[in-house]
Amino acid sequence: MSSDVCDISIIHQDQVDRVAKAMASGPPASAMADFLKALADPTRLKVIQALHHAELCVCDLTALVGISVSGLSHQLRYLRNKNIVKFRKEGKLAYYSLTDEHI
Amino acid sequence: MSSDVCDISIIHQDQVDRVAKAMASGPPASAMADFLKALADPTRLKVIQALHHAELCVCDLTALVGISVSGLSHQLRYLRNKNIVKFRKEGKLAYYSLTDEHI
DNA sequence: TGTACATTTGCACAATCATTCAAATGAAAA
DNA sequence: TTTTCATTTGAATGATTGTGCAAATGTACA
Repeated sequence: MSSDVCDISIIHQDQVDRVAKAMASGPPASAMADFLKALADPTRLKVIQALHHAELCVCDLTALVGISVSGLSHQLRYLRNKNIVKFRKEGKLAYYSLTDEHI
Repeated sequence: MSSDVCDISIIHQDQVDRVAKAMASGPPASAMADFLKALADPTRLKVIQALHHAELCVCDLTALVGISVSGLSHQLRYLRNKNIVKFRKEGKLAYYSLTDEHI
């Protein structure tokens, strides 16, 4: 009722095979986890929630999120690189909004 | 067109107030982020995906996730503490399953 | 031109975290 | 009882990360 693979004994080979096949057919867990990581932080989540309600400049976001301006800017770059938010520049101000509204 | 609060100048007071109110009515971002953190890791996400298909013992999960037994056990405890998975003991084996199937 | 201001960036640091190794626990089989 | 095996736990570690400070960038206004 068990076989050896790489020093670990698989107790229920049939189930493992079935589940492994099912998992392989879906999207890779690493990519999903990477995306979820963008949401799994209070600051970034607040930014996303706020932008869900309105297009906002960095200064406004600072007040809503409760963090230093530079700290926020770092997180905005992070979200930009993941294509979760986009921004538009108007004079001295940068207005941020969600790339995809349904999140 | 601006006022000072804690050394940060709020450019669009009206928008900030409106969004702040909207955000306050929803669930706290910190709690949501904390829950999302449980999913934002390849190992834990694989565990959850696997358990979505079947109830599995630690040994089986090890084969599916590709991690050491003790490493997996640590993550299982993490998920247990967050009430995302539950387990049932049968002899020497521990069978894990999802607490709430719809994730 | 120079000043003022919003935003970004580089650096540094403290804290968190995912992982492994070795030892401990607990339960069945010999 | 002793042995075997699945699982858990504790300690240690390397890596990642969220944040603030200070300096740089860029734009508008005097």
